[in-house]
Amino acid sequence: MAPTSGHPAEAPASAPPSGEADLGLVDALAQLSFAVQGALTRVAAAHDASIIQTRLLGILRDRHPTITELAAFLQLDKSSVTGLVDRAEERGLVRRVASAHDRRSVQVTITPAGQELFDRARTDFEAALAALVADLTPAQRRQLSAAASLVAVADARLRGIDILNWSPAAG
Amino acid sequence: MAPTSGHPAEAPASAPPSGEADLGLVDALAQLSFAVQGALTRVAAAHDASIIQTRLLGILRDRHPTITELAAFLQLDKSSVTGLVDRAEERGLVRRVASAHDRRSVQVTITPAGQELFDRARTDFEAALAALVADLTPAQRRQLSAAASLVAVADARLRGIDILNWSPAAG
DNA sequence: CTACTATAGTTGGTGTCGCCACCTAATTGC
DNA sequence: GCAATTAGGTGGCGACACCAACTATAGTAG
Repeated sequence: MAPTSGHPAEAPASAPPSGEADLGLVDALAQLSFAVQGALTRVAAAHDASIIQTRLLGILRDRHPTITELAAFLQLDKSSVTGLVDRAEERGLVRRVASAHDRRSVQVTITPAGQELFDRARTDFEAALAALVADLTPAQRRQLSAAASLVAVADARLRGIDILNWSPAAG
Repeated sequence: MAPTSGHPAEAPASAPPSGEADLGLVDALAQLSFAVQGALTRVAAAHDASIIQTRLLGILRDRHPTITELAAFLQLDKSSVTGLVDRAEERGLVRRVASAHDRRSVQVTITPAGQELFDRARTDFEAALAALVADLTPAQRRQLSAAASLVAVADARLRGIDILNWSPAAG
């Protein structure tokens, strides 16, 4: 179930006799995140990639951040990003470009092959997540999307990043 | 951003001029899942555990599934669960109990130490996730919880598991 | 009762991912 | 200039995940 129990007890104050059962915010969010991550993992694997690799490609689609910027955004150690980019570069998905202003720095860019992989995978991501929310009403889907967006934007902001207008390398 | 782009373009048909911006369902869900997983990872790490270890403990809180059942629920290979349980057992968090009916089979149970670790961690999970959704209105939180629950329950059902009444070992 | 088949779990090998501690090269700040 | 900082990479480690193969039970056919 979760890093949280998963059973209905203890969290929700009111337990509907049947039908709509709410797991409580903590379990619901945890379970949802596992479900989404599972879907993303499966889809990525079907394209011979990992979830973190495709995430990297998605970031690079319209940005060319440095290793440090990537580490900040992904919440990873710089050395983890080095390895991540190493493996992606070996597969020809991304490239390291020397920075013009700072000779220590590197800008990571996506290659056409990386673009293609990401585009193919994204189609399947859409299908997989659409299947996940198939039981929701259109209104619920809109609410979910809106709420999730708010949370994501706020979370990114906490880490000092404006998710909606993110151009670390451009700035 | 995501295994999805993360920029506002291309997905949402209508882009609000400012304020509330929706990332689109795919990006929103993906970003949300990363945010939640990140929070869970940090909290678990603060308790010297991993997200998957605490998830295991949460499952075992009121169940005593076999390795195969755990593998089905966690969507992992059986051998992955063997390793997971091995490490947890070495730390005294869980125990393997021989099954009464099937001498091949093992039932995994949580120890008092595992219980305590989970309970301590759960308090922090709640705080971390509460912080994540702090920007939402109470109504939005209720909607998010309800929608996430629906998705989680439906997803579990797809894998043949009733998340709300799960007793694999009992059945 | 004996084979054949299927199932439960483990083992061994491999690869990815994440961390930390440490290192070099370049850049900044006095 | 020269110390302190910063960008990135190395090396070593452990946790996780997979697969293929194996052991031991269990079930099923004859």
